[in-house]
Amino acid sequence: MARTKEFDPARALENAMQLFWLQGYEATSVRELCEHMGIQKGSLYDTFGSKRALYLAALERYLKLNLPPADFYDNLGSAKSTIAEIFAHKVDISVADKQCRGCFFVNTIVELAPHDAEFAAIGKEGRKEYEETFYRLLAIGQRTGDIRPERDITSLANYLTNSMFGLRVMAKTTRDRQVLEGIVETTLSVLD
Amino acid sequence: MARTKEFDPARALENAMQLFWLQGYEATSVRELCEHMGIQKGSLYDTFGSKRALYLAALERYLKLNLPPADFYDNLGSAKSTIAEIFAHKVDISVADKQCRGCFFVNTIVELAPHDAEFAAIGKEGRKEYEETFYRLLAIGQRTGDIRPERDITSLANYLTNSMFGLRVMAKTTRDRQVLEGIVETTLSVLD
DNA sequence: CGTATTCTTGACCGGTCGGTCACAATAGGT
DNA sequence: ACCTATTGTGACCGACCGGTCAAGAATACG
Repeated sequence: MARTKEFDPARALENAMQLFWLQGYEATSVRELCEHMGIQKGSLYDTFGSKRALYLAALERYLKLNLPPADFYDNLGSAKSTIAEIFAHKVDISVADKQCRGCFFVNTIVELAPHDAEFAAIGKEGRKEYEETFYRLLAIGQRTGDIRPERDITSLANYLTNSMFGLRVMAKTTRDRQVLEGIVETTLSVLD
Repeated sequence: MARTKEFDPARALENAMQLFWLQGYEATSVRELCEHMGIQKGSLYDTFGSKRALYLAALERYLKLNLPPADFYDNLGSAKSTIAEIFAHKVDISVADKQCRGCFFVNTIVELAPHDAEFAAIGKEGRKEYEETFYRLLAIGQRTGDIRPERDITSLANYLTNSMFGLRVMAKTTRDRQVLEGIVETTLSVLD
């Protein structure tokens, strides 16, 4: 056979994601990426194909890490408290992020969707997944009596997704925990 | 004296704004801008100074056109219905925008704030203005009995700003009026 | 140990970037 | 008509863009 790779592709992808997340697609050059990833151009193009493909791989990785895993809906407490935890977690992440990078997925939608059909499709798809997550939780809530049965949970799921998106933009202008927690508290009061 | 300008700078700025709005800062080249504005590079740099300065001018123009005018708070109906109108108007704009460009201000925050201090400051400032608009309306609402007096209107103003931001991201993934109106309806139910 | 195969390196590619500038064109003042 | 101040034009600048590739270095197998 032949030589083994000297770098860990997973770690390199992680580093690429971090830089894309901070700077966006267009503002990040391949040379900067190489520096951040600790590899040379040849290796980058050999392993990931192109700048665009690398970005797509980084985004896929981000979504994999941030969307709920398969066993998410087992063993949860009340639906309402689970939703509250999801939001509280996002607040924690936002406050901890000193660079105010927000959400890589939302950033992608905003920067690329309007003039790039493929990213527009990914945006639609991702939003649907967020909504489905909330929808399933709300459905469980209605089954267990957590959420009142007459509520339109499709509409509620859209509403929660909307608030989540807003929160991730908000996080780009403030890291004030009180502000963010206040928003979440008001948002969730709708579920009562 | 001397020659008069052959182009209307205001119209040129409008055209520049439209293109920046659609494509973002980094993805838009000076050559594209010249084409869209109907002028040459020399004129662009003479009149606006630089690509960056042109973007800032376009953003300022956008904010001037989209923030409420000075007499906004006179002669309004109930505070609650005014807030509802603001959101309804944004829904109309979102549905009408076939290119799903969203909000130029939100786009700027998301693309540029994390790695550019000046735009980060503009983002903070703009958010404050949005919040103040809602705060004043809510204060009027409390005075006229429209909003219950025990409500924390600072928190409510943050909440409404958050929903507004979310809505403008949402608009990049869907132009479905029912979805957007459902979100707004749920959002505003908090005010009851 | 030799060799086939893969990986790394960095020079290099054409093209485009944001920005400049000399010069031609056009206007008002006299 | 002439001068002068300003605008419009597009060739041009160095730098950088995303991407390629030939040659050298390193490995696993026979």
